[in-house]
Amino acid sequence: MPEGPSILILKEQVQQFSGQKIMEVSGNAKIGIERLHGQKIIAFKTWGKHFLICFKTFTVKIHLLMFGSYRINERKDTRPRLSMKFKNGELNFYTCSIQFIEGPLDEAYDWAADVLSDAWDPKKAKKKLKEVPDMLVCDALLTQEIFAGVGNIIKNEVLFRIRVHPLSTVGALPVKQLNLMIKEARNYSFDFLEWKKAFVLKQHWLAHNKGVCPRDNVPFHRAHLGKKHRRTFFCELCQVLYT
DNA sequence: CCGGTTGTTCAGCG
DNA sequence: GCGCTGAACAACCG
Repeated sequence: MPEGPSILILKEQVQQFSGQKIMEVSGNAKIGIERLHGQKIIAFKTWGKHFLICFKTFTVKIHLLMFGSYRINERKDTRPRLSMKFKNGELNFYTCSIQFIEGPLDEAYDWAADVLSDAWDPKKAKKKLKEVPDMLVCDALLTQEIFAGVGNIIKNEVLFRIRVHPLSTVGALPVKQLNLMIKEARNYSFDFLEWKKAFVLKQHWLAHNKGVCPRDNVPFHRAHLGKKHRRTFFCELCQVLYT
């Protein structure tokens, strides 16, 4: 489910509950969700992969991690972690991380780091990247403080698009490639969003889960790279290594 | 049916 | 007490 664009889709799908009062709350979350009973939802927001349910004085932060899921006006067979019932329907979350954030959200989040946000600030991303010159680009793209919302698929596709080898270091990237990486992190995220909405995301993958480079027609290398050890697909011919 | 994974947290170590 | 690393967790797909 869960790279940033998928969470944005979730936000769009639940708008029917914005402004609604929670009539019933249940679930196996261990953090006192009874607190939500009778509360009115002020707004739904997202920050990268975080799904945020905003109330007057606090916020519920939901992270779907790898295996989380949700249902709108439907139920799965398993127990929900959080279930909220409204006059006009219900919203159920399964196997996810749920936390409270107290106080103003603006104090908790750097909105400029969210690649899908109107507040996204490429200059700020560049500044943060300059501070970690030794970091591998395959790790940098997955760093949520810099590229909130980017996940493993987006990482692989961005690096392929800009022809940069995943083991390149941030500090060794020529300015042109550095700027491209920042630009494509956002660009591809919006492509991901549109393709996902149209149920055609997978057929647009050029590198992720692919066997052969479409540019050079040679087998992709695949390895678990970087400190994050995430599966990486790359072409040794067209993706340039900068170190 | 088993292996792999669109992600994060935290215990344990040096 | 820090920063880093690997294990643990989870459920669905192919």
